[in-house]
Amino acid sequence: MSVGIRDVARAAGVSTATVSRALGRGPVSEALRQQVEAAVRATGYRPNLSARRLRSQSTQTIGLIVADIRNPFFTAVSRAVEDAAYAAGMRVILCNTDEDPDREALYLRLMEEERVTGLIFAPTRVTAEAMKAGDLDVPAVLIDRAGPPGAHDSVVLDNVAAAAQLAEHLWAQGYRRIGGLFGATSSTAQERQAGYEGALRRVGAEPLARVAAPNAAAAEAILVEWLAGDDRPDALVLSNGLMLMGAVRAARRLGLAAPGSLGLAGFDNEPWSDLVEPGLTVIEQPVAEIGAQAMALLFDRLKAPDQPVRKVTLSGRLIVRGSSRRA
Amino acid sequence: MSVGIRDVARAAGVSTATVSRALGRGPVSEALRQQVEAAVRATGYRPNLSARRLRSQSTQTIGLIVADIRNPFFTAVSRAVEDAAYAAGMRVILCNTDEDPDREALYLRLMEEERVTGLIFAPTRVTAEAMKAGDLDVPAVLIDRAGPPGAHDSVVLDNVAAAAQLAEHLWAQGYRRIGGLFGATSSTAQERQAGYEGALRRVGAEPLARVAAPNAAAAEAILVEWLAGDDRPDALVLSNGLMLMGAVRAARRLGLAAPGSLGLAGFDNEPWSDLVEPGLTVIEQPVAEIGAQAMALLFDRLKAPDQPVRKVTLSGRLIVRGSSRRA
DNA sequence: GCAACTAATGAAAACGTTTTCACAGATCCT
DNA sequence: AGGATCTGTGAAAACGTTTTCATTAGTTGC
Repeated sequence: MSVGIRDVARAAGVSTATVSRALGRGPVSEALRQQVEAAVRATGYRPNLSARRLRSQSTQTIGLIVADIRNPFFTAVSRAVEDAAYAAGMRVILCNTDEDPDREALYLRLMEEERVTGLIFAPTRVTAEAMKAGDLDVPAVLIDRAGPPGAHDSVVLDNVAAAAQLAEHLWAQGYRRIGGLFGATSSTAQERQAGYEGALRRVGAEPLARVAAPNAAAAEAILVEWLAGDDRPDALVLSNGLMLMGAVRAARRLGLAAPGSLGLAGFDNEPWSDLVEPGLTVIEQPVAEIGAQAMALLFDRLKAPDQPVRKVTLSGRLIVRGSSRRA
Repeated sequence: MSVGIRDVARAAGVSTATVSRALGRGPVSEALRQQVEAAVRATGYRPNLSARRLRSQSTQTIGLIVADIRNPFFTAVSRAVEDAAYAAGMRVILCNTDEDPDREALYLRLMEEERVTGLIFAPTRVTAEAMKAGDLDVPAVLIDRAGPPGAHDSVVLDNVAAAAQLAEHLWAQGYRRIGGLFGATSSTAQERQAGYEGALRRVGAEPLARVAAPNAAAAEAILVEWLAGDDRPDALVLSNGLMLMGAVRAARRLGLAAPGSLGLAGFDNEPWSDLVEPGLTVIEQPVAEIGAQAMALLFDRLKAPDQPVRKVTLSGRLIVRGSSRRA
């Protein structure tokens, strides 16, 4: 049927061991290496990776578990992870959990069965809080959302500082009733809320925070109601790119699109953030860097499994555009 | 070390064959099945998927090869593919080619080595044209871009009709010098160009088509030059979402943002398409349907390998917004 | 010149499953 | 009642590699 290493060995007049060594990095004489390579070409041999993985006990595969690849933040991070993985001769298996802890548990088990070499995981708050050191029997790096300190390597944004920066910026623009809408499922959203509240208290303002599912539709629904009420804020901090989009929609539905009528500032700079009039003021996350750093941490951990747990905190960059300007 | 099926067998007091059957779908008495399940729980056994794949000669893995997961079209399609795959107990390996034929060849070989059960592939024009029936030894479905008729199953948009619809719409709005900018690497872009040119000729207008790399930066650069010249068009058809974004940028840079000063119509409806003032007129592709149909074709092909090649053509839907309105 | 090492190679074991094969016992048909 | 057919089970082979182990030939050191 399919051509295997035995066929190559026969064609080259050597043993299977020699073929294996010639294709990998064993000690093989130059002459035989040539013969083997010729035989490989002649037979059209393709190594069977399942067999290789079984025997070598190394899958060269990394698992990537995120909430939803359609969230532009995860899209960008995953691309960076994949680039790093393929550059290192590894493959990536991607799973979407939709922020559902049950699916997280399911996929974690699947990753164990895959015997993945390493895992990159953006857990919900529920799952993250339950995670202990040595919990997973796979080396793991948490991204975007860290668990309890010391449990796992992680790479996160300085969410407190970033959210504070947004709130302070809106305050400096002259807004005085600055509301905030934050995601319900991630530790990241909690940290952003804390940063927002701290900044407002520091300037003597009252925080007005609400919580919603971290998607555009939920944010829009809540905000349409909130912004129509008497206690409506004159500016908003949004906890991620999807919720910021929901806020823009809500503002337009209520006729609050004019600059200054509702200040908006949020997270995630996207290719279209400057095209939405009058431009969205956002914290830009270093998405490529997050993915690359996660892979770097993972590789370090594989090399030195017992080194102390590391947490890499990256800073966001405030990009001021028209949505936070005051009339 | 790690617990294997032998350990489970010993704990349950049965043979490994019985454990395998109890976990799969072999004929096992209810009593033994219970014992095995208890033993699995007691030992914390996780089947080794590499071993399973090797022995069963079935990887339950599908390969997904696209240009760039950050292109929102591919993001959405890939999510649909993954949902269908995991629902069927399969895994997905994703590869980004960046429209590079060399990387396409590399990843195709990789997929063969993985012994993927099936392949979903969006090839560049170069690669697609070179593909023959029986070329790949893996069942494959081409998406977005089809190869030579009869070579492989495929699911594509009716690009000719969709592009014609855009051109006709702009004509009906009163635009008379309707330009077009199309991608250079995909058969899809060629078909869209043909549809655009056909529609214009039908109404007696002269097509003004140009070609560029299918990304926002390249489109913007070309258009800034084109729109500044004497022969500038008064409306544009753009060949995909990224190029449409480039067109919006170019128009703004040249002060052509006012409604009616430059009509714009393109492909790919995205969550923010209505937020970019005055709203982008686009052909919406049924992205989820494309992914789901591709998986359906693939499963059918796996069940009946010798059935005739099928091509599923889906229709786009014109969404008219402000960008194509005339002053 | 001979022991001791080194390098290259092949035979065979090993990786952890599923599947084949054989067999024992139960059930069925005339 | 006696073969034929089914059902559940275990022993062992098989999947296609890599790796261990032994062996040979070649080199070095004294």
